Amino acid sequence: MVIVTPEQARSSDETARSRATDEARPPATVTLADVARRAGVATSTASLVFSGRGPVAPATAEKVARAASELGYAGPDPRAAQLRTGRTRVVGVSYDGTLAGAFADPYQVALLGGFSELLDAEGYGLLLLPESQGAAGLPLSSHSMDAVLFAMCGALERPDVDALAARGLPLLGTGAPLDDRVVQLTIPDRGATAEIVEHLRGLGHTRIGHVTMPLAAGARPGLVSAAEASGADYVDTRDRARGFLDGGGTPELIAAASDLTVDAGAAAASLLLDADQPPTALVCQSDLLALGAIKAAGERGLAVPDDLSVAGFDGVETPWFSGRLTTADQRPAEKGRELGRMMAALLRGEPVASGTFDVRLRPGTTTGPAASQFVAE
Amino acid sequence: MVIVTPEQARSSDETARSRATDEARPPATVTLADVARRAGVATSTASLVFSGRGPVAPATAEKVARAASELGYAGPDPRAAQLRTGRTRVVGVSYDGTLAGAFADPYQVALLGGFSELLDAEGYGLLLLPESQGAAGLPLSSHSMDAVLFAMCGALERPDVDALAARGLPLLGTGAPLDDRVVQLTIPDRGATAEIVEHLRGLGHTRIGHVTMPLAAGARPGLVSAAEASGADYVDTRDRARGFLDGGGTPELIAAASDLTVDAGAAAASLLLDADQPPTALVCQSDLLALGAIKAAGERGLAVPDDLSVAGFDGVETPWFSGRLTTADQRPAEKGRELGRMMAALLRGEPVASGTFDVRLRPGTTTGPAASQFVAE
DNA sequence: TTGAAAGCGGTACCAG
DNA sequence: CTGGTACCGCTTTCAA
Repeated sequence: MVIVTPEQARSSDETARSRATDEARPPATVTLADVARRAGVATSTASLVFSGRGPVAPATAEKVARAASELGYAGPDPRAAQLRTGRTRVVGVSYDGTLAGAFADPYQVALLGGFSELLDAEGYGLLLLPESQGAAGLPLSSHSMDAVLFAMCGALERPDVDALAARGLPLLGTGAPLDDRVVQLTIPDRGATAEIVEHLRGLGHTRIGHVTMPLAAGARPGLVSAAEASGADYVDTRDRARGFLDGGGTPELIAAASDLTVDAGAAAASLLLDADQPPTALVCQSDLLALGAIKAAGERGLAVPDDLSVAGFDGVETPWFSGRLTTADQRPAEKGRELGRMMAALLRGEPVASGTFDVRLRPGTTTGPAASQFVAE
Repeated sequence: MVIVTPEQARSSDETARSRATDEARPPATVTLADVARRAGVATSTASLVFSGRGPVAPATAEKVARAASELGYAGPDPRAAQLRTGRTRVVGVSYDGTLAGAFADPYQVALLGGFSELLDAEGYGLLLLPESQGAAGLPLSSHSMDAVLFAMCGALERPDVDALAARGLPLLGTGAPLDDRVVQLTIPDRGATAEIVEHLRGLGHTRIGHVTMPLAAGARPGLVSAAEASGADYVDTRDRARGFLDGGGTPELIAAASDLTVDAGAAAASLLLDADQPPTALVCQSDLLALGAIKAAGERGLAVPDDLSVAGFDGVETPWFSGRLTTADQRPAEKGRELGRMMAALLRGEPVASGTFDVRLRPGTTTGPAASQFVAE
């Protein structure tokens, strides 16, 4: 078992260095100036060598490179470069809640994957900023970054927006926080949900229940009224609930999940399935919640879609699920890429318009004709 | 549809500012010096007000706060603070491959969740650094951070380690890259896998197959020899393969998956199940791969565990799966937290020893007696 | 093609 | 408790 302390790491490093150099006391930390001195050139010239920007004679470049490797120079210190240039090559990604919570949802993972794909290509790193960061006392704006994406659809307001905007950082969101300074890529949550309900009504369903995402940070899960659901803090929860009502869902059959997981979906769906007059169809605000509903149905001996139709929202990959979930497909990876494109433009200083992203109703094998109408035998 | 450009955002901001200030030409970007000047105090004093470090008279603090809000000051610029203090409050998390690939595995997600939990509490943000970063031309070390976690178990070497170490950054890994300067938290991959095989042999299995994780970046998936598997580039793949052989697995029945997904597991398992003399048990190097194997078995009409026993590795939550997977549980969230604790100590400059993390064989409902021995009827 | 010098915006000494 | 002042390490004009 090896013990390594930063001190040891540094000192062993210095040993290696002093073997290569002939100076008596090499500086604790090698700077570009040290390299330039050793190479016999000006700091500015050495800088050009590393950035590859200006014209430098091959021989000079060679001298600098040799000096650098002799001194064990790690390259220009990014902190100094950032201060000087103002650019950090970092994009912040802000979440409501914890990372574990956010990434439990394949939708978020796919979205971030698509986003990252594009920003990687431009050499940006993603700085994850869970809500707890704020709780730790540090405002978001105390991290250095070139822009921020508000990723986990969520709260309408965020106190950090002021400070971030004051810094002149481009801000991008997917519906929240609601603020003029945040460029948005939204989806028609309301219309798409209404469309799902209509699809089910077209199949003959009349008692249609709704499983919502959490209504607000720390909100109590369980049965909720139509008014509570359509007044949710979280924009997407709210809009989908409104769409559910628009489409003709049953207002008495709404249950909120505690979080975006299969188990939470099963728990919320259970409340509806165990009602006196249970629904014959369930519209869930996310695919994971829908899979939970299907699980809950299974536990009650209900066949999907014969006894119960279930629809989701998002269009995530669920390779373990043998059916094809009826869902409102928002192609999360592609949406992430689109956000990446918008962000890249913003980073280049180009004007970017808020816009909407398409969602497509994708009928699968989990919705079918209402059972009570046609007795299958 | 609202158009917002960074320029507009800034100018509207300045409008707001000039409404509050009486100076004719406020500086384009407000600095601490501006605030101090307006408050009639020294910059150093203003600095103390924001950092809350030194003793400042309440009246003075009040003056500074007012000046700041009048000028629309966003708080000390993190870039400057970083250069001066040398601390960035950012921990890099390096992955082999893409983020989408890494986060497709619930094991990685849970691990990162646990890690983040601890570092959040200390006010650190996580900077995700997919491998593609390197491809974009920027070395890892061109980002400013206080330490780096090598998260996705992977390649034995990484060119970036030299530069990162030269910067004196604490480095933490879960087995890779293999380097004295990286503190490691490893698990007994080899022993744990051997234990699983022995468990199966105890159940009467004699033809035991193995589904491995990818052998190397860009390695060809499919049937592989025992030599290839036990010489894999990726340390964990390699060690688990060795354990498989140690425990008495069948050397001819090894297939490598193309990535860490259910579908890849199903594909690799299919190759083994379709062999002339198929295995009666499958030891998979990850839980996701195991679920894929179970899927492949189902497609062939094989019942688990009656016709085929399947074991996984990791111990992830799979709420959608109705059984309980037999697995080597490495409690990913807790492992992440332990890594967080080690990292926190490293960041405090404390010495941290490399160590091992426990893995427990957790028998579930997916392994049972070998079918050929006891004909159940 | 190279060198000199002026900051980027704070922080942390140290003197008063 | 407050002010003055050296830096942190690099990038970028501007001249030579």
